[in-house]
Amino acid sequence: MDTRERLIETTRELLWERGYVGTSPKAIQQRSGAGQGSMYHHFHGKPDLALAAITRNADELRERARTAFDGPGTVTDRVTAYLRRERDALKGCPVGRLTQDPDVMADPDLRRPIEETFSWLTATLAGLLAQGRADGELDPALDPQATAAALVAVVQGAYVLARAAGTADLYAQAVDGALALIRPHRQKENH
Amino acid sequence: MDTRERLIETTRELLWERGYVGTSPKAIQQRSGAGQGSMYHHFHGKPDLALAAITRNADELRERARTAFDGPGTVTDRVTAYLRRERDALKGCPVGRLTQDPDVMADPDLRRPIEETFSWLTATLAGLLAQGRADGELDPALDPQATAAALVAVVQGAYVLARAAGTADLYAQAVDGALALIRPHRQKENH
DNA sequence: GTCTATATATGGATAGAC
DNA sequence: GTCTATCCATATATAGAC
Repeated sequence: MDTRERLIETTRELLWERGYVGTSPKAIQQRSGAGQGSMYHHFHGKPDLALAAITRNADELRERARTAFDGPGTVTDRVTAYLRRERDALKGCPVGRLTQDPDVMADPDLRRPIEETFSWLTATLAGLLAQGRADGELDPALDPQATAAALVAVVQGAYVLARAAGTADLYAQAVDGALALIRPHRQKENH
Repeated sequence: MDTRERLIETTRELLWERGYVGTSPKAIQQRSGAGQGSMYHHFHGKPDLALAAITRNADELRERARTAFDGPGTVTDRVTAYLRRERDALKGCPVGRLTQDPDVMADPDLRRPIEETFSWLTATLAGLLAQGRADGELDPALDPQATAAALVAVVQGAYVLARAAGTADLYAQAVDGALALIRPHRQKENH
């Protein structure tokens, strides 16, 4: 891996662990093993490097979500796969955590990938839920857009609960609680 | 309001807006109008002052949640009141946002109020849901603890969606999506 | 209690040699 | 492409006068 690549990967990690405000150029240089001069040769400065790292984090999140959404099984199966996907619950979401970062939100360039990620995510999930409803698998009264927003929110919030409690169990609990609510309620159906 | 009080209130605001890592003693002094010497007279340093501010944020959150939970109406009404309570969705949760702050999570004293707030919140909400289930108002199959975790997570995640999108509408959408899922499904009941 | 002076380290970057 | 030197502002205090 060349220096430029190492700088991006290191910045991805540090943004995930400490956010943008909490990540200094010096910390990036030390962890990546790149010198001061190298960093400023490859990137114009902290925002420029951060943009590369954020974009990559966003792309990867999208790719992994797509894998779950396009997986096998019913709509419920695929939504379940997405919510239960292997996650490092205590580390939080590398994209979602940046919404708390004042300097990221204040910079339109840095902010754009975050905004696009969540709008793509809810829209895609809404499409999937609409399909499940059309197939008769899900409650006909279910609002795909609002439910998708609720499910994406549950994932983001589940990270918060897990971090607050210091255990990944809370992530699983919140997600399972949500899944139980959308799963077909067999005991209530008329048969 | 005396100087000490102004320091705490100003720190509350800044922690909410910029987090712990993003808040400097100098910024606190300038916004509160207190001098360097005053701040270090009243508090031992940034962590000490932050602890006072975080504790107060946590106490206030708890108080407001209690008001909604103890309000009038059915369990569903009270949960709805809690989720829809007047909130500045774009500012986020003053307590939840601190879970993203590495220096807060690394300090057991600063972290404790966050942890206690969320454990109290989910436990209290779980109690309320259990009561609704016992009263026959909610689905008997509903798991109070997991559902409570899911609902608290929805609130935290709804802030993330709202901030990512730049509009409070997303908060309302996520919360409404969740409420629709727990509300009694009349069209499915056998009458 | 509040003010000013002072101190060390870090943040974030530029300049120019190699 | 990488390294070292240098730069100014800020972060986070402590000391001591008033």
